Amino acid sequence: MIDILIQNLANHDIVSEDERSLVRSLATRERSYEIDEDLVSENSRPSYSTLLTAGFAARYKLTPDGTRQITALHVPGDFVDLHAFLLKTMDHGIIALSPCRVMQIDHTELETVTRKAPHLTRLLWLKTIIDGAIHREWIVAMGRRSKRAHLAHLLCELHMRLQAMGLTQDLSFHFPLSQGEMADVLGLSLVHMNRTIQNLRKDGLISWVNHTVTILDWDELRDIADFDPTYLSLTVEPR
Amino acid sequence: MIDILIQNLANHDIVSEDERSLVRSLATRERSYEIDEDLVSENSRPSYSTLLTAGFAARYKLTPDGTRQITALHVPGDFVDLHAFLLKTMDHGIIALSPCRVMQIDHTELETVTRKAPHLTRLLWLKTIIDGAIHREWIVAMGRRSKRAHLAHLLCELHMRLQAMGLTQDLSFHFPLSQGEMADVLGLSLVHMNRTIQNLRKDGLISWVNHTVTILDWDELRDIADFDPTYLSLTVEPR
DNA sequence: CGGTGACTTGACCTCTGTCAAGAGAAGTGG
DNA sequence: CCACTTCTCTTGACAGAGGTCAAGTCACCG
Repeated sequence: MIDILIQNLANHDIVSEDERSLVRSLATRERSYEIDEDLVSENSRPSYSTLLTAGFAARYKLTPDGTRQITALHVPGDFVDLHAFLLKTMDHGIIALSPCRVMQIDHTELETVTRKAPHLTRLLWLKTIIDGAIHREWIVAMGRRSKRAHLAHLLCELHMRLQAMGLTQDLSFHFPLSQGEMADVLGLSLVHMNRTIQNLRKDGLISWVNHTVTILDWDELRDIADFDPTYLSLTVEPR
Repeated sequence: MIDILIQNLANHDIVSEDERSLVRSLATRERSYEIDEDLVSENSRPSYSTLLTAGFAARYKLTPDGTRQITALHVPGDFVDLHAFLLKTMDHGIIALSPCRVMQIDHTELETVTRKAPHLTRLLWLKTIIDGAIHREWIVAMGRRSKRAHLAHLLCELHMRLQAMGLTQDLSFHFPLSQGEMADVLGLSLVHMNRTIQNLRKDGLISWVNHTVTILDWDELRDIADFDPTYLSLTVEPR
């Protein structure tokens, strides 16, 4: 099951046999979470990090007036709070957007990796850096793109990330978020979220029914989104 | 001069004498940049990372319609493109917002650090993770805060980051950005940026003249911003 | 079969962008 | 030292994007 982490890392660089053995030798605990349950709570100081093996999760913050902003979406294979290994205190919560399976890995185990396996350490470091790159892309989308383009961009990104983990069927993928949850991702109201989705639908660019998204015209959607996948670093090269 | 990096890391954990020596032994090149010059260009593959020792710099992306979004602001002591060490290809540019002094450190030197000094490596890793935490806070501000609160939040953040590097005088700090550049940070138009600044001014919360920002009422500004500095990880603890 | 949650749609209003123009400060060259 | 340019800040008028409120539809479920 932890092979999903190896699969994920192998999208960015060659992972040696020794490194694979080391990953497989890490002590882990398996757990399941119900929908809407917190995998990690804000202000907590977890002693382990959580690898998502099945389901969708989100990092989020609540504002004093009760609104929510989702700052990151996570798909299977993602280390949802690897950053807590060094941050120590969680500055946000992580919630299950669908039923989730996870593996928890103690920080002491990760500390051992940093002492014994510099290259593997760099690959884990890289994953947190890619999280940052995705954050930057979201900032650009929120600040300078139309809502239509922002949504298009997000769907392109999700398709590529899920494809890298073998979770797409051609241009379709399972996507459990409600429109209200999507509104918390894009930072807009539920009503306008609905209208933005319909805007892409009416042009025949996407279909979105039954928690399944299908991109009907990839080239056009990519152009609307101004989507360039460089920031996902989905190339195998020495790191 | 590289002691500015040690000073920065020491804000988060104890840096041992051995680690200080190792940092001081790194081979570096010094350089200066004029205002508006790129420290690093988008799509380049730098073989070194850049430590900012004096001046202000910004990470930015351009959109096809010619607008710009600034995704991060950097102050002296920041490693502006440490992430390029593992990302390899820059997914954005970095520009000097004032005359800048930098030190360039080859990636091969950083690679040596990851092999020889696991704890120092974790501290560098932490700096990239804090960058990510700041990104998330900006996403929340863009998505769910009023522009007034967003600006208040940014000023609180800048004051704390500059204070940690000893670059504030009480509640004042030098800040070279024009209102047009600030608009590219907050993701709004120049005209509305101006009105938002005046909004905070008229309530006697800030003064902003001559490239100097003064926070006139910290408590009130913090409340408006809903500012909680946890995400900056400015606590000294084992990492 | 009523209840619940998610999705839709319309009406209206506010926030923010765009366009246009003027004021003030700073630097340049004759 | 003065005219001139340039850059930044400021203000007003108007338009458009997006929020809020309200109500209705539809599927699913106990």
